[in-house]
Amino acid sequence: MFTISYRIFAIRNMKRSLETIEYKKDTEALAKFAKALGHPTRIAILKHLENQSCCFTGDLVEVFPLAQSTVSQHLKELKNAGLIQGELKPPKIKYCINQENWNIAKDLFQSFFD
Amino acid sequence: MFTISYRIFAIRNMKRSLETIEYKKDTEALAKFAKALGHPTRIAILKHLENQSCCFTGDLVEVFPLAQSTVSQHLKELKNAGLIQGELKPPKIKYCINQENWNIAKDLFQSFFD
DNA sequence: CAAATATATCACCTATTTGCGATAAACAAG
DNA sequence: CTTGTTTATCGCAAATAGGTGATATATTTG
Repeated sequence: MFTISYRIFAIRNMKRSLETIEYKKDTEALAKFAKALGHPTRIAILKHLENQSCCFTGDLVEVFPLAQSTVSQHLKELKNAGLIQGELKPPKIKYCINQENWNIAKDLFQSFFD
Repeated sequence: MFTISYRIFAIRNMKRSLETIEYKKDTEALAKFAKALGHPTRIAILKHLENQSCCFTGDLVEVFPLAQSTVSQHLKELKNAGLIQGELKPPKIKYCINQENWNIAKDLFQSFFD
C-alpha cells in the first residue's frame, strides 16, 4: 500500500496552485446568478414577484413560514446578485425584479444551454 | 428603545414555524439545478463538456489549477444534480452531459425566465 | 416627543461548501 | 503478484450559508 509508486503519485497529485482562478467574465456572472437562484425560497420569491410585478417584504413574510429576518436575508442576496431592486415607499420597501439584469441573466442561461 | 411597543413587536416577530417548507416540485428542481451551477468551476466544466462532448477526469485536472480531489468533488456534485453522467472506461471514467436532465434543466430555466 | 409600523442588521448557532493532502480502490500491463 | 495509472473517498480546516431572536433604523401618526 505504501509502495514507492504511491509516493511518486502523491507528489504528482499535490496542489497545483494557491492563487485564485481566473474565469471568463460570463462564467463568473452566470455562476453568480445561479448561486442566487440556488435556494427554493429565493426561486419562490422571484416567481411571486413575476406574478405580482412588485411586492413588499411584509407580503412575503406572510407567504412563507419563515421569520422576517430570514426573508430579509434572502431579499438581500437577491439584491446583491442584482436580480431585484428595492424602492422606498416609507415605511415600506417595494421590491421589484431588476429587469435589466433579469434580461442579462436570461440571456446568459439561454446561451449556456445552447 | 425598550418600550412596550417593542416587546409586543418582538412577540409578533418570532419564528413562524419549525417544519421544513414544502415547495412546488418545479421550484425545488430548479433550485437544485441552479445550486449545482452556482460555482464558476462547475460552469467551466460544463462548458468544456459541451465543446468536447465528453472527457475524462484527468483532462479537467489539466485544464484547471485545482487538485485532483477538488475536481473530482465538483464532478460528483454535477453528477448528483443529474447534469452529467460517468461511463466507465477502465481505468478512466468518461464524463458526458446527461442530455435528458440537461433538457429538463433547460426547460425549467427557460420557462422561469418567461 | 411618544407610539406604532415596516424593514434591516446584529450576534449567535448549526450545517454545508470548498479546498487540500493522504489514502483507497479498480484495473491493465509487465 | 507487483507496479503503474486513473479516479474516488476520507479527514480535516477554513469559509460561507441558512435560520433564529433581539435590536436598530427610519418614518408616519397622534
